[in-house]
Amino acid sequence: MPHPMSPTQISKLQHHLHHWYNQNHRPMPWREIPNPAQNPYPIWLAEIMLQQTTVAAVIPYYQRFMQTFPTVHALANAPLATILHHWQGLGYYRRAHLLHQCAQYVSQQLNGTFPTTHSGLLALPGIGPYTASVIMATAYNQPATVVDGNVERVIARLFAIATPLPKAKPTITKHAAQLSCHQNPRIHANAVMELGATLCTPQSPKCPQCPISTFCKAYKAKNPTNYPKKITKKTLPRHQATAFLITDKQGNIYLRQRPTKGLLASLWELPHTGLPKDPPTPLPFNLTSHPVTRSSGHPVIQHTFTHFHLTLHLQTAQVQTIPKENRFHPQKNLPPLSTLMLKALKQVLITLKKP
DNA sequence: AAAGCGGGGGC
DNA sequence: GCCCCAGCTTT
Repeated sequence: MPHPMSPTQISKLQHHLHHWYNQNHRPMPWREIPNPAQNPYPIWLAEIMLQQTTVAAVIPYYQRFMQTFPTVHALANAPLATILHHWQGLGYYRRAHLLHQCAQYVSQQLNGTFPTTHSGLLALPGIGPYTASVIMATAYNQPATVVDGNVERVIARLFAIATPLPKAKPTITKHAAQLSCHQNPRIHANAVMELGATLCTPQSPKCPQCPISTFCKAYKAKNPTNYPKKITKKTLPRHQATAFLITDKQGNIYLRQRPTKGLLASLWELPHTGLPKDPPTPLPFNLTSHPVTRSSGHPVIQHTFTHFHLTLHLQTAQVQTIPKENRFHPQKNLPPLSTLMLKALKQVLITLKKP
């Protein structure tokens, strides 16, 4: 495939882009750590958190993790439950499990030293092609082609790529590789992503401020938001379930732990009638759910997961004794919970207070 | 190759 | 409401 840009043009594009990045990039805590090549731990941690997650959502979690687990050894030696607790609300909880596994491997098998090659990084739990490349470029300042959602969009617009994703991924990767910069891999990788995140955005790209708009085919055609093209997705199915707030007279509540695989792996939850694909789990205390009725007065939580919408109806019940392993107090010792269950708990505790 | 996996923010 | 996000693992 002949590349539409000459080496001279590529060099100019890189210069404009890198200059823009140096003047305009947002400060990010993991970029300010000195000697990332000697200690890639902060960048690795941040990159795992940044998988399918925006910078703004990650920053507070990153700060708390670095405070609590300053080294890979501290993370490796922490109980999984502690890590899940700190991860609570960030989503994609499998990442927290893989983070722990990776930290234990690096701490125990590699004496705390992360691999310095792409293939070495790729072999670690939770690190795929993208994360291995971004660590090579931004921690070690080594040439690597980084293609995330931002880069896909920038490249698709720059070359007006008509093929829809994900089929266009190999072509996009090829173009991204030919634009990449062996003189300054760290700045280049960060700059393309920063451009996609701040100017070359999905909805309203700020082309007048863009340092490389003069090279951009989509800008020339005045239709940047036509790219990247994508296959249209199906509408999400809707499901309903009923959850129970079971209390005793001391104000304890009944929680149970989910399986270690699948949706919301190993997080705790109020007992409920079952989410899609959940293995059937009996309700404790021979509880039965009322027939689901509209506007019957009980609290209702709306929540959306990746693959379905959920309407969660809430009921309450009081029992004499909650088994020790299921007994928790909302103000004292809650285990790691999903955002859905935090919402439900919050809502139903408010309702109980009002007589 | 496709499916499974959260949550939040922009519009 | 719909779309997107510094993707990886499993099947």
